[in-house]
Amino acid sequence: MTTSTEENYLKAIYHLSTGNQNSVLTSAIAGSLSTSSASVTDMIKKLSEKNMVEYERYHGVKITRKGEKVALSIIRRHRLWEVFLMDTLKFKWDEVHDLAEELEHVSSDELTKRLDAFLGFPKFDPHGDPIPDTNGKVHSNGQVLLSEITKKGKYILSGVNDHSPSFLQYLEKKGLIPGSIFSIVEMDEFDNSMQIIFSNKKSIFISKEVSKNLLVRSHE
Amino acid sequence: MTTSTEENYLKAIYHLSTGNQNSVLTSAIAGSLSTSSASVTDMIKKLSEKNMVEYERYHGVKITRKGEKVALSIIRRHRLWEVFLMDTLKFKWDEVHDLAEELEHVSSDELTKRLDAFLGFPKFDPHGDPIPDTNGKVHSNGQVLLSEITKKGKYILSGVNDHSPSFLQYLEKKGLIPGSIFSIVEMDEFDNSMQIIFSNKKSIFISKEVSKNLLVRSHE
DNA sequence: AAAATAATTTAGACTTGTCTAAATTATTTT
DNA sequence: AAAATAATTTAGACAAGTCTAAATTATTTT
Repeated sequence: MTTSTEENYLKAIYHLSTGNQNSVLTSAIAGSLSTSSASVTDMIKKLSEKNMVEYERYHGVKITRKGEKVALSIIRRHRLWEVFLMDTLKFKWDEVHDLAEELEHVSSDELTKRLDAFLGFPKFDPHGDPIPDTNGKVHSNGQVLLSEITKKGKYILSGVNDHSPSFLQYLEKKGLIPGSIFSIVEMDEFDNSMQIIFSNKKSIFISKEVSKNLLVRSHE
Repeated sequence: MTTSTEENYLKAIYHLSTGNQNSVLTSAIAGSLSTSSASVTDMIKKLSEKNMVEYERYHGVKITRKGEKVALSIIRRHRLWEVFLMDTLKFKWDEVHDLAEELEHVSSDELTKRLDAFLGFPKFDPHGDPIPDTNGKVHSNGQVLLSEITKKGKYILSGVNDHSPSFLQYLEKKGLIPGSIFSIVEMDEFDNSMQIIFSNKKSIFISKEVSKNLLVRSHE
């Protein structure tokens, strides 16, 4: 039905869509998938014929409900496999993404269903991201990018947007793991960096580059 | 390094090699993979360049030690996933083959290693076939094709050569599952069929078509 | 041992997904 | 609002893996 490549394009378009409801630009998809714009244009035409995206030449694409459902089912599989790899096989949180990237394309709804049951119907993956349900519903848990926050206060780290091992290893070294609770001490207007403090009084600086990849929820 | 397609060819060649140490013919590979002989010739050239097989035009191929190692590592993964699917996710024995066929190509030795440990280092898959170890050694357990047996006596079903759901369902209906113990009552010289009897006195007929797909070990 | 048949390989083409370079369309600058 | 720049698409090509039809080599029959 859909090839692995198509699935990867749909995932990328879906991720680039959330937040901004504008069209997703060819160059953004190319950047996200480390491929050329020409290749993206070709694939978009194909996805458009399958009614997975709405395409207007020179003006990017919008994912359709049909395409979104495919993307969400792949994301569901991806996150369930991540839970399996960490909880069951004891991988570290920076090792699971790449493996899940392969496992997510094994096409069997029955497998996904049984994996879900075996894992105890988890609602979040090891990075704190919500696992879409069978119907493609994401139980949004009020998470916001840390970079978008304007009010000082107490927050909990609920997810990340960059799943690369290097970023995750950096976070872990700084003491930031899913569930970490911290307060914002200071926000710098100039470079958008911020200083946060953990309950153990340890305090760290966070640059804009980092905070725009951290998802948080208000705590208390 | 090796593509999924190459891996499937190597698996097929390996399986066709065991038993007869002659060359494997193009048409046999084509039959086994449901593809054309022309495609097989093309792929064989490629595998030959990678030193995975020794190829002599018009005379078939022999798998090299290098190619065999790849095949065995894929077979190892396949059988470990089958154990996982049956033991952990409670799939039935006729449902696991096709899924394992996809999962086996997820390329991570670390994943295989951890899966093996999680499953408790199983030595046989749910169909009774031995799981090759990390070094590509198969712990041959003295299993022989039932069709090759000439002595009456007591045997245990240790594996199957046809993993299709229809064949497995047929066996199950007849009462033949891995570990089944039975005695050969009679062997017909004419059509090579045989009659076997279980410990519960139930007796069934087995045609040559079936017995050449059953692996057994002598019992007691 | 030549003729007939069967198996294998080659030739040429198709599909999917990719690329670079050139052409086209949008956007920004002045 | 025309010129410069940036983004996107088209054109043409390539690699992997596949196919059918034709040509070649082996094997079997008589």
